[in-house]
Parts: sequence; structure tokens; C-alpha cells
Amino acid sequence: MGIRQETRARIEADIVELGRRQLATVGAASLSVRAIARDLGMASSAIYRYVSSRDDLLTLLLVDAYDELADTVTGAAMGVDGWRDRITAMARAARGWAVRHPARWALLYGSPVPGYTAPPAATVVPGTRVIAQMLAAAAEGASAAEVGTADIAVSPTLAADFGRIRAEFTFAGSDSVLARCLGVWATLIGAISLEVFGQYGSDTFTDSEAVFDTTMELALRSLAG
Amino acid sequence: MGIRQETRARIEADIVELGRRQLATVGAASLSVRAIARDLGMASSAIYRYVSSRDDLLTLLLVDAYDELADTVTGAAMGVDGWRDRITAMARAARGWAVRHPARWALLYGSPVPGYTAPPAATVVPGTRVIAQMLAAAAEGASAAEVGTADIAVSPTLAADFGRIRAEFTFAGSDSVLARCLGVWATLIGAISLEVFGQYGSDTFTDSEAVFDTTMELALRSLAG
DNA sequence: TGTACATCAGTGAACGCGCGTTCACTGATGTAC
DNA sequence: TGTACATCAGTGAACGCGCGTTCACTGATGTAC
Repeated sequence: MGIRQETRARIEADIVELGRRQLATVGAASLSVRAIARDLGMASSAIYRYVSSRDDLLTLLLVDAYDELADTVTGAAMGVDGWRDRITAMARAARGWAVRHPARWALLYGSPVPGYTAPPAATVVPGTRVIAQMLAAAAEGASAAEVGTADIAVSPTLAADFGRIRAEFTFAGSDSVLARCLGVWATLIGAISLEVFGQYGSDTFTDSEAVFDTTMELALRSLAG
Repeated sequence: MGIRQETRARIEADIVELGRRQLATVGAASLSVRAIARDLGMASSAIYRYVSSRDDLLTLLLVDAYDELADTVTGAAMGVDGWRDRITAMARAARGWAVRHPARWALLYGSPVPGYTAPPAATVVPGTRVIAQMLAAAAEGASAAEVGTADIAVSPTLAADFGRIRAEFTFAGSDSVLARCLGVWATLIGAISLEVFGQYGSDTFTDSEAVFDTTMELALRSLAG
């Protein structure tokens, strides 16, 4: 690898790092390529050798965050026996990552950035890694007949949608199981966002980890029973 | 009421309306008092006769949105018999409002606006109206012994926090009930945000209302038994 | 009812700052013969 | 191994635009006597 490739790789990494910092300080909507060039000690125009536009930088940061979150979740799930404990481990890992990187969580699951649409080609795969893993764990429970069997009324339209999801994620589970997974997913995203976005205020809960664990335990009961 | 008070009231309402539109088009982070003055046909400085700063305008919009959401939810709950159906009605009303006003939902429950902190004196009361109503409905179920009694392990710390919440909302229900309410709340916020923030993509679900109803039905089951 | 004065709404210029993106350019690194 | 040429990284000026906030001011509305 020549000197050019090396410095290029280093600068690209620096750009992502500076971008992360900007997300934390000014937010996605005020992300500025000029500011990043400044921080790199470059002329503002030089940044265009590395990033083709502001939106392109946002996509970079989006994929970066999706991947790091998914890696964290995968790492936490690895080696945990039993689908139930594995989902719990994944949920906790997701929350932990979000608490450590609130601005990046906001980029992934918070308000959309006005004027920006993520290019599906680049973002769909990294963006579905976590839910895919959760579904896999739930499918394990379903195949062991450990997942709640009480049926839920699902409209034909919704059943058709579920069919497509089943194909996309090669998920082996009934509509009822899928519906429960959706509920767990909504609870997970909601619980993390409420905490990370500061909805609880600073003085409502002393131990927000305990709040989260309790919430997820209840959500998982609905899956298992 | 003199002519001055009348025009002032009209202009104040116009400012809020234009602010809402800006939330929808450029988002809270790019909210511009200059643009609003422009749209009103005023000099940019004249806006300061009505709003003392940009942050002040944000607070105005925040309270406006909290109140309208709460009014909508209250209206939908009115006259609905049975705590369970009432919670369902409230949840649907909240979703409906969020779908109609995605940018305002984002202001309330989405990513925090960097550099802005809502003044508690103005926002806490309107911001807790919806959850207060849900808790009241759940308390009704608890007093009728219709709410799930299976206990949940709650740490002493969390129990103490729950005690404070019980006092603040004059809520009559055990720790288990409170924990379940928290779960329902997280599910509600998560389900709405996932839909409104576009996480499902445009082609995953044909009937997102059905998805929401199914999710909430499951969440309520966990409350009820 | 009329007049004097106080309050208020709105103006326009200014301060100092930021942004994304393009363009013609220099000088360094890499490559093919 | 040396040379000629192509590629690439970075510069600096420029375009055209935006922002929040302050300030001294004019002219209209409201109020007290």
C-alpha cells in the first residue's frame, strides 16, 4: 500500500470521527463539511476530494453508526445460550451503545433529517442487521415451541406483509410470533429513545438501567407466554 | 379589546402557524425567526416585538404541540367506557395526531434539538398530560382488579422512584402495575416513532394502522393479564 | 370632547458570523516504458 | 534505473446565500385629565 492510500485511509477515518463529534455537538441538521475541513486543517474545498457532498457525509455516518451498533449487538449475543437470554443480551447491548452514543442513536432512530433521504442501496442492509438477529433468536424460540401460541387476529393485508417479511429475513414463525416480535421491537426502540432523548427528565429515575431491564423483561414475557 | 390587542393576538397565532410549517419543512434545528418575519411581511427585527428569541419560539411551538396532542387524546378518550377501551382510544388518537403532524411529533418525542433545553416551568405540565391520563385509566383497571397481578421483581431503588411517581400523578396502583404502564408507554412511543420517522420504509407495510393496532393490543394484553 | 403625553409596533441599517459548492491552479506521488 | 507523463491532493478566491440580534428612529394607538 502506497503512501497515498495510507494517508487517504487515515484522513477518511478522521473525517468520520470528526463527523461523529459534530453529530454530538450540533446535530445532523447542522452538520458542516466546512467545519470538518477546518478541523482537519484543510481548505474548505479540499474536503471534496474525500466526500462528494454534505449528504454523502451523512450517509457515511449513518452506515458507520448502523454497523457499529450491529457489531456491538452481535458481540453481546455471541456465546449466549438460549434465545430468551440472547434477546435480553442484545437489548441491553443496544441500550448501552445508545447511551454511549446518544447523537448517533438519534441519527438512526430519531427524527428524520429534513431534506435528506438515505440511499437504500447503502443503508438497508446495515440498517436491518439488528432486527434480523432478533428475529433469528425469536425463530429459535418458536421452533422450540417456547413462544406464546395464543393467536392474534391478523388481517389478510397484514398477513400478506408478514409473508414478505418472512421471505426477506427467512423467518420461520407464525403470524402471531411475528406480531409479538414487532411489539418487542417497538418496546425496545421506545424504551431506549425515551431514555436517551431525555423524556424521563433528570430526576424521575435513579437507575435507568433497571427501568430498561424491567421494561424488556415484561416485553419478553409477552413473547414467551 | 382594543385594536392593538386584536392584531397582536392574530399575529401571535400567525407566528405559531408559520413556525409549525417551518418545523415540517426545515425542522426544529433550522427554525428561523428571520424567515417567519419575512413570511409575515415584516422587517426581521420586528419579530422581536412578539418573541424574545429563537429559543423562545421553540418553546412556544413545543407547548403548542404538547397541548394539541393532549387535547386530541382527551377528546378521543371522552365518553369511552372501560379503562381498556379508553387506553386503546387514546393510543389511536395519539398515533393519528402524530401521523398528521410528523414534524411536531418529532419535536416532542424525537431527537433533542442541540443547544436547546426546554424550560421545565413551561413544558412539564403540558408534556405530562397524556401519560397522566393513561395512568389514570390503568389505575381504574387496577382498582377493579383487572390488571395483571403477577409480580415483577422491582429493585428498592426503582420502588422508591415509583413512589415519587405515584405521588406526582396521585396514582393508586402497585409497583407491578406501574412497571406495566411504563412498558405500554414505551411500546406506544416506539410504535408511533418507528412509523412516523419512516423506519419501516415505504413498502414494508400496506396498512400501518393495522400494524399499530396489533402492537397495542398485545401491549395491553400484558397489562391486563 | 379635546388635548398632552406615554406606550407600543414596526423600520432599516448594521455587526459579525456561518454555509455548500465550483473553479482554475500548483506541486507532489505514482506508473509505464 | 531513469525519464516522461498521468493522476491525485490540496489551495485560495469567489458566488450567492443564509442567520440572530441590537439599535436609534418614526409614526400610530391608547390613556389620563
